[in-house]
Amino acid sequence: MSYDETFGQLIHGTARAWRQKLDERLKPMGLSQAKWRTLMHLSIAPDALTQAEIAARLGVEEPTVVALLHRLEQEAWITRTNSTHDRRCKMVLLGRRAQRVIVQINATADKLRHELLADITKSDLKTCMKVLARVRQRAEESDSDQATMGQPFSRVFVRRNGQTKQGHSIPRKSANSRRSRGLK
Amino acid sequence: MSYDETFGQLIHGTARAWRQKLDERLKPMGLSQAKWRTLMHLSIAPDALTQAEIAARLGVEEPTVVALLHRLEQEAWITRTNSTHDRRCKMVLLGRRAQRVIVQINATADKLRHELLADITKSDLKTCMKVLARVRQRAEESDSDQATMGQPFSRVFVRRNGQTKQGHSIPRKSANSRRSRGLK
DNA sequence: CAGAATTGGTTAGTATGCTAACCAATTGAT
DNA sequence: ATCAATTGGTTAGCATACTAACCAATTCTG
Repeated sequence: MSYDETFGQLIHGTARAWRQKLDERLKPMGLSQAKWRTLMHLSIAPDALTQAEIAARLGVEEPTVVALLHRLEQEAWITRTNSTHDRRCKMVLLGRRAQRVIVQINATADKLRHELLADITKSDLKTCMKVLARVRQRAEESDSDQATMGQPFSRVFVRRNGQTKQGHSIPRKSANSRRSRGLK
Repeated sequence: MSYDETFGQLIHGTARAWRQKLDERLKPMGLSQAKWRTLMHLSIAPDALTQAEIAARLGVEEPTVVALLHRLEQEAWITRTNSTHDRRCKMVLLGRRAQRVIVQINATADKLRHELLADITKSDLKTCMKVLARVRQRAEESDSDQATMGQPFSRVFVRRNGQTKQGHSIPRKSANSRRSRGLK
């Protein structure tokens, strides 16, 4: 009851409540938060994405994306085709079904966000986001990196150098995604 | 990020990063965040708890607790005994193993919290927690409660009539009461 | 008190996340 | 050019969460 809730518990509880609420709203459309986020990233991207790129943008591991895309493909939200340029890659594209409803879907998420943040002041919101971003950054640092304070390693950001001889944007290798493989 | 990250994404990312970090630290002790939280609530409580109470304190559903306690019991962290007063209930107690290390475990979580919040000012932290609590509260409200301004109840599928088009005699009672259980 | 409703707990099935281990293709170093 | 390392993707297995459906015990109601 009135034991004081830690920041960690509070973050988790809030995140879960948010997700639950969004899932509830998206359910009639046959979607969930994870699926919606994936479709949203695909709709934002100028080109088709590879699965590794999707994983980086969603901030999850590749095996998670495999399962997620599998479900999305089964439900005809997306299509996966082998890249002709790099036979390891699969290019992921929004299916027609998704293209038709993507706007509605985003509107639903936007509406929820506005509702949940309705009576939060701009200033408080800004402070809160600043804190969250800082905490996240801290939490994503590898413990052993404490020594290497000199090199800030940028998060998932894509530095868009661009071109490959092939058509598609070069997979940027997500800083953290392979971190697990090599180190740790 | 190039596209601007929404509050929802930020909360989720932060919560996930936090959980991952804690799990990483607790792993050598054979624990995870979910397990640690359960043990912590048990250690705080003056008496043994029932599974329903645990679910309420953790903020998760009962089936989740069933599985969680099952794993905790298998690993000898807790014991479950039938209550003599109410034969439906099972009282959950910390095992000796847990009692011995509970302090260490909490210390680990505390240390992580302090690390992650190290350079956040008291004031910012307070604001952030206030916002999170507010958002959580909003997200946990039932949609229909305030959307439908007129009648304070009458959720979707209430009886409305007696007949069901699918010849099955539906055991309406359990389904409905169950549902209303979840929606507070 | 008898029947209805509620409550504690379980099981089954699904979604979403993880790590570890692996294959196949590409890149890089020598 | 070749062999090692890296990278994209997959599978297997687990953890943690959910809902739906159910049983058994208790409580509420008429």
